[in-house]
Amino acid sequence: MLNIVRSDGIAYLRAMKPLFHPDIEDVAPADLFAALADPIRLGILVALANVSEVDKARCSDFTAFASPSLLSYHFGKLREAGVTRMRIEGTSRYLSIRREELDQRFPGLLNSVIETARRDPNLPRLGPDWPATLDVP
Amino acid sequence: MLNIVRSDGIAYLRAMKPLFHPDIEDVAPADLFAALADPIRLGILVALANVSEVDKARCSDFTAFASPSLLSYHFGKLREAGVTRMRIEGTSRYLSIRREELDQRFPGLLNSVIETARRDPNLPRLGPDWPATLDVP
DNA sequence: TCAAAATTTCAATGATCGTTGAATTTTAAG
DNA sequence: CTTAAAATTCAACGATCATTGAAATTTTGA
Repeated sequence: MLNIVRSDGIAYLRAMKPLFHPDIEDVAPADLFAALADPIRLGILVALANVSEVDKARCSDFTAFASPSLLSYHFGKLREAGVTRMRIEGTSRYLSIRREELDQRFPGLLNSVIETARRDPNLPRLGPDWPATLDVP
Repeated sequence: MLNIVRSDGIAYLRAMKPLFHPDIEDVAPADLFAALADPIRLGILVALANVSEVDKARCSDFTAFASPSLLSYHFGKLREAGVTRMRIEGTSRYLSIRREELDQRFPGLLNSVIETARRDPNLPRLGPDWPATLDVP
């Protein structure tokens, strides 16, 4: 619990709630497809599919796709539908696809979805220089 | 063109417009997933997947899923998204999945979608006696 | 302690969605 | 011609969606 004093003088307690990730067994197919029914979210999915889980896909890597607040909205949709996992590290958040879990629950589906999205020329994309190979001397 | 006289006395001309089916190349992945993002539509898809195209899946076979007008709405969604084809025969309409076209455009996707939906225990279903073997003496 | 960076939250808006029930259309059959 | 059967269309409704922009939150670092 944190003791918060807002700029307007109001003080209150707030719990640091961890990010919600649904149990993969609770993910219904219709809800999964709803999460995939948006070009921005498909663009994010394709980008994430192109990096390994140890590579770091940071939220701010997608600033070219939409405004920060809209991105946050779409990240939430993907996460709450069980598609992605998000972990916090300092002020940044990193994304990855919940591959093993999704493959176990919906065999073959994720791969064909990604292949389908990858071929869509109208989705937003990150440059071929992404992810950047950073300061690893 | 038909000369129509409505019950309220208004007369007008109307063209019999054929059912709209999008060119499969115009179907965007995000729109396809939107069409799949509903339990009733997934239930319809699974049922259609269980019958060959020569078998006749009639619209009214799905009355257990929803009211006629709601069914009509969902049939329209599937058709306009390029998932199903509808043909008129007398007062009835028959449905089938656009299998070859979808498989050619989105290889592997349809099968994994159907497999995924088939395993969902919460989708509406038709009895195991469907399609009925009818008056074929 | 202060300020900047990364991200979320909130309120508002217009669009679309799923649903209902009544009215309409279309075809076939008596 | 009248009626019945099959299905669609239409208007209405509350719910959710995608989007915007301003405000708030959380962490790091000066």
